Amino acid sequence: MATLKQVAAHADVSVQTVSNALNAPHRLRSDTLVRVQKSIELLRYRPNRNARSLRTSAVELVGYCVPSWPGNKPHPVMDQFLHALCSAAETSSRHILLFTAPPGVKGMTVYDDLHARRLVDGFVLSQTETHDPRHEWLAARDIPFVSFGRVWGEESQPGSWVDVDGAAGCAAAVRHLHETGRRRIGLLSWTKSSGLAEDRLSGWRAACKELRLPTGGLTVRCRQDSTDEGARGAARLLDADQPVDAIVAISDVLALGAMREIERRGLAVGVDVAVTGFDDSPLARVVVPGLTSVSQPLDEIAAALVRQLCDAEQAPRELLLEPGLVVRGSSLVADGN
Amino acid sequence: MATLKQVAAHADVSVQTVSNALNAPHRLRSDTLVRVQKSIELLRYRPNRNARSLRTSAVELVGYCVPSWPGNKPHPVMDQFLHALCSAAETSSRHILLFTAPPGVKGMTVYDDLHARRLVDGFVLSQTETHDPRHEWLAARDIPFVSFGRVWGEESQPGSWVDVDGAAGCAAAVRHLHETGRRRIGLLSWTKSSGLAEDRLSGWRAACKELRLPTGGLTVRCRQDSTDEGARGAARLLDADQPVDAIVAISDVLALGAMREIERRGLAVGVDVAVTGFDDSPLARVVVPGLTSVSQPLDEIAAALVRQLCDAEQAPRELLLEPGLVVRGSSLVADGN
DNA sequence: CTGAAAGCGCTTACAG
DNA sequence: CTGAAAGCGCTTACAG
Repeated sequence: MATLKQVAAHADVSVQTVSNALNAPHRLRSDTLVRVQKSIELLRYRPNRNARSLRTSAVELVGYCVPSWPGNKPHPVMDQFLHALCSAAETSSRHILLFTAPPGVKGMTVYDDLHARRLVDGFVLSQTETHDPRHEWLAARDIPFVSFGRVWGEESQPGSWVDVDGAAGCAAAVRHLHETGRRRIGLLSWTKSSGLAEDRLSGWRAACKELRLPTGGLTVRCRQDSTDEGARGAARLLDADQPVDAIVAISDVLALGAMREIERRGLAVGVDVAVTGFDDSPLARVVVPGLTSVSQPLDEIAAALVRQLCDAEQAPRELLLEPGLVVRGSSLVADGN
Repeated sequence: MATLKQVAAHADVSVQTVSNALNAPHRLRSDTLVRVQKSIELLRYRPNRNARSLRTSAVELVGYCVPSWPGNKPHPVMDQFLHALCSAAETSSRHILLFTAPPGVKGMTVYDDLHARRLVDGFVLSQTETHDPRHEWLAARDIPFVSFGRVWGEESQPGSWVDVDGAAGCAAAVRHLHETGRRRIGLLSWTKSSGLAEDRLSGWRAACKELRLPTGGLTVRCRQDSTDEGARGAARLLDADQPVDAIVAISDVLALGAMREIERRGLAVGVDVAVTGFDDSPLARVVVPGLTSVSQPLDEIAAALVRQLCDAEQAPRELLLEPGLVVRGSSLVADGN
């Protein structure tokens, strides 16, 4: 493996001129530059990143804790986000370093260690939870980080974040359902009061009010994010005195449960009762009929996060992105119009 | 951030004694060791990994190319594998560095660059394809790597590999179906002759022969790995003069298509016709009835790969692991027995 | 525009 | 058992 010294000897210049040829080419006379570049090419020289990092104390590596859901449940859009994050990092000549850590404050020693030993320059946080303690912990220690998702605290959140406007997403779902003829739209949410759930619920409520649709008694809170719970919740909405003709679920998994319950009753999803989900996970594409779902702009999110982390001055400290709505068979036009 | 020098000064020893306290504690007199450890603790010292790597020329980072399927299709078990790989690496005090690369030989400059610049010590390859060119390319350049999956060449494969016995997996599925009363078991495979597909098919055929079950005309080759193709393939198996009473699919996606087609015909999956898949992806758990599926021991695979890469001498160069079979509602006992 | 010097923070033989 | 020296391969001021 060629070193700077060898290239310098070959091109008959000093090592530092070779270094300049790489990092500040404008400083060289053009003929020198060409000569050095030829030597670099010939010797297939590639700068040793460790030496560089030791000198500059920047490793150009971003730590990312690989999500692990309780009960081994997969993150709905993990691979898509990871791919987006990886690509975004590479456009800033960074790479992603993966690690595992226990949830909550307990895991912070891992973050600290990774940073202190200079394995990473900073972190991208995801799976942000309501009152997530990681943000404050990192900010207090001046460890660089950015967050996908908000902590939903009362005060302003430490550090930069990017998030998707969940309220807008659910509002879009409601508007779409209204346009396709639905008039009684239930909401399937989670029980534990999470900022995420409340955000999405608020969008549903606001859109219903705006369209003069009913909201009273149309909210069901599921105990967990499972198809069984989704089915149970849907059953309650369908058993009401005035049954719903559409269900907005705040996750794809709840939506799938709702679809199952609708079918179990001999009703047709998308015809008798429409359903929408959230996340546009792989599941949404694979079921029949396909599940209409709010989709997060993951590429945009990843790019914004990397920008916040790497060009902190240039990027907005807080960024709320509009989600899209992917319409599939689960929300056809009502009454065959 | 404390350095070795500062710790040395604090403990009143030389830097190299501190280094030894960390890397070869047995060389120190116990009272010196204790004193040094106290200083380390007090100054919250953590060795700078870049300096260490520069000196030892080992970065303890393993490169892994994040899978990207054509058409943005998610890898069925990507998050599970990645989590397993990350954990396995950490038990050997390594970490995973993620990167993207074009498929085939075209992407090899990325691998080469990553290795030459010493961002990684070596690679874990997955998504191994039939006649995958990467293995030979890396071996020819003495770049360390291990492979999840075989290249299915005629000659012995360059480098170490770990794989799952697909034939055994499909054979297990056949045996399970036979035990639950199925007697005419079709196979849903892929069209393009891939080693993977042929391997799984061979297991199905062998088990059928062993159990004196028919195999003639019971193989359908789908053009791609999609539910639509799976449904079409299943239709052919169900339309035959002697229809099948069970379908072994070599992927979960094909199996899902088969389930859909069976239901479309008013038949009950798991009762009238049983179905099994391959991979035990998240999809298998979420559909109704649940999909019986061959499951790969991802933790074991990941651990074996890391062992091969990091303790090449200790680990077997080639390792074929037995998959499991997760039985769910799609393969209930036939005829309500 | 180019080069000699110092130094980033470690580890590795080697003396003592 | 402990320490003085050299060096891993770069970059960063600073002279010339």
